Amino acid sequence: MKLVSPGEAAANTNDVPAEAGEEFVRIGEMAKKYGVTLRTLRFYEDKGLLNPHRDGSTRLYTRRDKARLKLILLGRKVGFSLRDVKQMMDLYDPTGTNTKQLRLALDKSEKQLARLQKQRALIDDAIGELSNSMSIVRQMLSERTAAPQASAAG
Amino acid sequence: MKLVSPGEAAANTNDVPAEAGEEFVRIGEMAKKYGVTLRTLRFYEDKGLLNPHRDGSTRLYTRRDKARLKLILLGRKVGFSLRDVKQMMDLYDPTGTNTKQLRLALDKSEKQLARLQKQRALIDDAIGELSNSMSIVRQMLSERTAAPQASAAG
DNA sequence: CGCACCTTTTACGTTTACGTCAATTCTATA
DNA sequence: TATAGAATTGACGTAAACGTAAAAGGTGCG
Repeated sequence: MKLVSPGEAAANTNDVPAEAGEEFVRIGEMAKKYGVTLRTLRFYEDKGLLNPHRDGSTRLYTRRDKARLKLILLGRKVGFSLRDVKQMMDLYDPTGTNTKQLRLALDKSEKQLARLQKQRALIDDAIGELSNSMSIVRQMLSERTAAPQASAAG
Repeated sequence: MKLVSPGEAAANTNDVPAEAGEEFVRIGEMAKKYGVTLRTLRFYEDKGLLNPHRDGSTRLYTRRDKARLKLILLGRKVGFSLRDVKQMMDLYDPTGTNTKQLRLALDKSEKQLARLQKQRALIDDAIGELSNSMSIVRQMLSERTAAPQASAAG
């Protein structure tokens, strides 16, 4: 039941990376390499963001998958949803100029940048309010620990 | 079935605020006044953050509830979870100095402030990366719209 | 041969703060 | 009295990105 497709049955035996230029890596190595969990890789695949080859039922990731994963992680870092990332990646066409893809990416990026700036403003606001409240609380605490010592027993 | 508690049966007939110093407001007015939904007020009550009086089954909010709601909204604004807000409010004792409450609030606030600052750093980082990517994409787009005009028609 | 280790699929659980019906009741007013 | 406008208590739904079993298959090694 090995179902290895004739053209790409080149996977090594099993475990340790044999030599430098590995063609395929399995999910464990892939996960370690990019600091994600197995679940995450399978999840991304389930969402159509990754499409590793298979050796039977075992996933085999290539350079292409690594490049895609890097993009996913970058997208996540800048706050895109996986859905957005997928939309952008789905427009990729290796045979064209990808103008549409780039335009979409730029459009989404501008909106995301605006969101990030708004978020930053909210956070700054929150920091201000919180600092403010904290100084008030500190004031109240210092008033409570300074005076009442006279009445009660030490 | 009016079950109005003898000491506090002072609610007006029903709708429009009669005079200036209203004692009780119903949920609709309360919601409007603070820009929240009815669902939110009921939810907060369900979570033990609010405790309005009742006229039969109708909730009646007093000055005390308004003060509590203000605190909740402030807490939410600075990023506390409702659970945190509740923990802090639960320590309030109108007969004491509330030192424990203030200390807890200060402690939680310091941690929250740290979280906010970390978030801000992450956002700044994201903004940087995103701006970076955007300029690259713009560059790619300008390259695609400048040269290829020679080969194709129109 | 058996064990440890890697991998697979399936599928429910988690988190937070409500949204969104649905069915019902109450009330004041025209 | 009919109706429109509040209000009530359920109770399921939502979003996002995975976490966490569970049960089972494959395999190189000592």
